[in-house]
Amino acid sequence: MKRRPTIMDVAARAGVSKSTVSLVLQGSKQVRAETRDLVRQAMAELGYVYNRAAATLRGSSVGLVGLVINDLRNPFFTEFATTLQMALAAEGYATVISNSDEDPALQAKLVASMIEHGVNAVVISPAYGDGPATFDQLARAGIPVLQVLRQIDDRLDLFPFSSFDYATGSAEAARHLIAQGARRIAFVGGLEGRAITVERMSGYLAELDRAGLPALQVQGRATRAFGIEMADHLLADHPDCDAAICFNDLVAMGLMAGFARAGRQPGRDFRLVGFDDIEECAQVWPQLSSVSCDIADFARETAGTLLTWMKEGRVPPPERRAPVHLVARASSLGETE
Amino acid sequence: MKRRPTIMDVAARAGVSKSTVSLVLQGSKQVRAETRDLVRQAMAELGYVYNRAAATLRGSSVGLVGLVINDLRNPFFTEFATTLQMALAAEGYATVISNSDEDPALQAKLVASMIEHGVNAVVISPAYGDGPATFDQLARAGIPVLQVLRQIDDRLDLFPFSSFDYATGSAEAARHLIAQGARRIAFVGGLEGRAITVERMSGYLAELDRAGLPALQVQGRATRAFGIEMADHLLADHPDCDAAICFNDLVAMGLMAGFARAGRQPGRDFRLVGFDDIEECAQVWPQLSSVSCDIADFARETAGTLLTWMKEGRVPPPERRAPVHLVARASSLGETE
DNA sequence: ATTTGCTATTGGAACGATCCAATAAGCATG
DNA sequence: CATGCTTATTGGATCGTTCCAATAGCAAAT
Repeated sequence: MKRRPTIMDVAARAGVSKSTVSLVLQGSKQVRAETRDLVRQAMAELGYVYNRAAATLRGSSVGLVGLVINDLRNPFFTEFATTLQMALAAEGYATVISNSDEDPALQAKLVASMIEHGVNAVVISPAYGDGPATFDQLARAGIPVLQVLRQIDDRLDLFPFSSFDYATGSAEAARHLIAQGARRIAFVGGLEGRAITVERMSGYLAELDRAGLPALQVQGRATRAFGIEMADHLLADHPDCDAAICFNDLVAMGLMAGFARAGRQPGRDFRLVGFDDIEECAQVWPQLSSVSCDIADFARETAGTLLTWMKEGRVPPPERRAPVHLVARASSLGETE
Repeated sequence: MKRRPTIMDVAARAGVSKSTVSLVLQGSKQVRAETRDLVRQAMAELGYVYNRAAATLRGSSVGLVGLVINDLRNPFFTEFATTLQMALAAEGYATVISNSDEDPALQAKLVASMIEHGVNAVVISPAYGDGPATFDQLARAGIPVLQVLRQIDDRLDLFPFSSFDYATGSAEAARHLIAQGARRIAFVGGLEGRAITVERMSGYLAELDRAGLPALQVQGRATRAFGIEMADHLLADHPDCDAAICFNDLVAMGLMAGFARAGRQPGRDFRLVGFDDIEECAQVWPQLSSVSCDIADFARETAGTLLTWMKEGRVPPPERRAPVHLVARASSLGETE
């Protein structure tokens, strides 16, 4: 059980100096090809592994990006996280994925740990009710920070925000439902007072207003369980309700399950549109209509933005909105087959 | 834009030596309380952040655990990852979650990157068809490595394996279906020849054999999409098939959607049992019966095992099987309400 | 033959913590 | 008042890289 070999050991074995080994490590084309191969071979023979801690200490980049997600169990975020990780890996950056589980205190700890580890940048979809702890730390760290999918901190110059154009999406959904003949359309889910709820609802409210239809809002957590509960609530208290736009697909799936239990089938008896268009939408029956946010594409763009910021120092614009579009499927169309 | 303060700066400000600051950092109770507070205050005033790279270089632990998951999009694994991360965070370890996406080459890269970053241990649910690259690296690194949920490498002394007692679970499921009156029971999903497929199928095969019933296996990927396909296949080619055990819940959900599309309802016309018991099982309609693998509990146990290995050097037994149990719900019971 | 201009290589000084051995301070004891 | 003992504090060496300035080797130009 001996210690790991260092560049000194490699240098000794290859019969060169440690500086040369270092140059080989960073792929400098200043070293002669045969010297390079000699060094490479020595490394292989010794089973050399690069010590990033030492390199970092001396001042070079860690090659680490921190990703903090408020709810990694939500497939929408999982997709975002995994896609971002792959896009960054392709450029040689490792991504530390972590889940704050909607807990601001845990989130602050995670961020502190990331900063200690010297991450080069952070991408964060923040938990609510944060207080400034998390973002103040990030500001002090002086590294690129991208705020995605949720805007919690207002300092958009420090923490540029990017998300989807939800308002337009919900307007499109509302117009679609009206065109399908729905007259009493509910908006289900999304916690009250939160920016994203307001956004996702605003297009719906505007379109209903324009069509002279009454709005019906039921706010709450963005989970399947809430959707199931609300199905009972709508059936009991709003029997005339003939359509719904849900805050996200999970709520919509819950609503669908709740309706099915009562023998009502979306598409036939009721028109339903979700939000996010997760993969599952096309894999349930009836298939769920949804406002599609191409999250994989969004993740790749986020990676690109971050890379140019890190490498070229080009700060992205303070706010960006990716377009969304409605994918109409059986759950909101007249026919179920 | 000045550089981060170091312990030297803190020491100067507090009027002590850097050694004292270092002692305060590691919470040594050897320093006088007032000195400690003085140092703490200086840190706060300067906005000092601990430089882990420097500490690591000198030889102390990085406080990092690497987690490599073959398919992080699968909610079963997501739950495992997030729970493990929280359990380790409670003990002061940061967890690097990463997704190999079932790609052995990417997996080897991720592991290499983790080792470079000096992780103290690795937990891995390996991709298939690995070749030895990944595990050879891990063996050389000489750190604790736990192989979970999938056994790919045979060196169980180096990479202790822990998983669930799937065989018993599928036997229980098969007995349950037989007791419910099913006579033509299929096993759907799971890629051919893989250890986990063999295991999850073995209990089913044994019970059917014991009951003198014919087996019917349809192997394939463990996805919703495959489940949907197989619904059509079963309906067309095996109309007498009256029940199924699925390789996992995703396949079962797909099967359910496929059956629903054809107007057949699990519970009423068909008996269905999934595997894993993900949260969603209780949130679809009809609710899905499933062999419950308490993955959160498993994750916490894994964290515990790993911590004692890292801190006390106690190597866990080469193989461990966590118990599973059938949760019977509407999809496999006579009544759907 | 000397100078110039390259390219390829090298020693040494950082980087910011930890940890050991040494020292200083305080205090009771003989 | 010297001695030992404990407790609190400190300087210096060290970890494995990177990077700078210096140097060696060598061909072309003067």
